[in-house]
Amino acid sequence: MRFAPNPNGPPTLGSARGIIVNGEYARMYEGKYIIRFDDTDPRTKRPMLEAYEWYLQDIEWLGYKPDEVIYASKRIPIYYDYARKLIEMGKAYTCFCSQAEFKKFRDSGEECPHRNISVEDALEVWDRMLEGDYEEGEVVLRIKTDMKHKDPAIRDWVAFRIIKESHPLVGDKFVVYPTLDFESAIEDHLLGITHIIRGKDLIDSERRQRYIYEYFGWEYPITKHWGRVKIFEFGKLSTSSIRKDIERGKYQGWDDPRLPTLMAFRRRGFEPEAIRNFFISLGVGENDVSISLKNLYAENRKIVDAKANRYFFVWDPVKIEIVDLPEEREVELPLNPNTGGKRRLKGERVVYITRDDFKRLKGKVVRLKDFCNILLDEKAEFRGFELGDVKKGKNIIHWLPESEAVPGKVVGENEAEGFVERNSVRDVGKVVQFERFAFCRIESVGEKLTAVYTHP
RNA sequence: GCUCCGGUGGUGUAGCCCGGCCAAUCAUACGGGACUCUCGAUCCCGUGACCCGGGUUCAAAUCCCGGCCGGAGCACCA
Repeated sequence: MRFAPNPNGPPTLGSARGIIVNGEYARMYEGKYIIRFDDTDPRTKRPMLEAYEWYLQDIEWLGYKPDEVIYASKRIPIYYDYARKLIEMGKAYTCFCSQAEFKKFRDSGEECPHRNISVEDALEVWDRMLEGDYEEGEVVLRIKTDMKHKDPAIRDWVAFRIIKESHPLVGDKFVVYPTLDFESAIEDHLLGITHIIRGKDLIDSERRQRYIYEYFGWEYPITKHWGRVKIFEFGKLSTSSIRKDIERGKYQGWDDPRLPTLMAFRRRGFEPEAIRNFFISLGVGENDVSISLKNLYAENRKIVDAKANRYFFVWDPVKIEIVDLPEEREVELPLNPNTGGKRRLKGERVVYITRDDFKRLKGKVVRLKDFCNILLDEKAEFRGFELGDVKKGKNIIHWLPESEAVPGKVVGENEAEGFVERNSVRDVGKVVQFERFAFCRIESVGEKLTAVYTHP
């Protein structure tokens, strides 16, 4: 199995599908798993130097260990050799048609005048191409298929073109670059790929590449194509549009928690296991799916709910004073209902609660969870330490003592600012549940604690 | 327009190849109840689907034909 991305941006949730599905099959059948960077276009889909490493990191994060990592751009001479063989076999030719000119031939099903040049002439042109004697767009190498093929998309396709632009990885070493279809056709055979699973946008690739396989007498891998995935929560986000928005300052960077990049999900504290389960449940059907992130959230919640510690986070805080509190006492609360751990808070006279609760319950008797009952107002009246009947009204709210409230904020899909419980600073880097708010990953503690919103 | 592919509850998905065991699986969502000194967690219960029309057959989600709808490709992008 293989996963073959072009590292022209950071891996996204979409990339995860390719990583996971191929990785899982390789694991299931104890096959090899190869990562191949299809980075053969230094211009239109220009690779990002950092992205190579990003892919490798995220693949590892998702739980897969590639048996091999291949960089197509470093293996271009190999493709030249096969191109030469095809020319010698009369199965490829150098073509001087412009794109528009060739389109006419393709549409009408006629052969272009260059198609039948002699092998010797084609080889000479090819060598001069490699030497850099031609300009961009002047000449390309085409694979002979069938100009009468009922699908025009298959007719004599381009295998190599001239691009005079420095490549991020290999610099100015080459001026002639293979197209994806050619590079991938050769590599899949060389690497011994037996099964290809990828998006259906590449379905025509197979039909084109089969000609090469036939000419060389190779066996084409078994293929499977999945449909498009649309995630409700993310509109049409292309790498290039995100890049622009980052430059404009709309997003902080590639790991901005609002983005569908894997680094963003990692930053939000998602479990790789959840992402894996999410894509496995999607299957490899050929129909298009549009699915909500809620499904991913549900997967993640299953894992994270059991281990996340609980803390109070009072967003949009209101300060209240329990004027007649008979005594300040330390209270014990569950840290994690599953492990039975405990945490402590000081039950004191001055506490914070969220404005929503204040407005909603003002004038009523409410329970400060695990602490005491009060008649809610800015100057609240004490109504007892025992839970009693308040339970039935379900007016149990969270709170924070003034002395243990540290300023904090949550960023990401939902943003909020207020005070967080001091106890939570020990969970930096971990996902916690802010009670009655959401799961968040505590990212940093400084003057202010910053947490990234994970999901409800 | 040409070539190809697909259409199962709100959303995904299993079943379709090799017709009957499918009054259709599982998950999620939604509704109700229980539990809990948080909850969107947990536990029960429930709602809810084979695109339409023909045909073949004792029997069709499954096979055939037509229609409708959706998608992909038709680049010197990947």
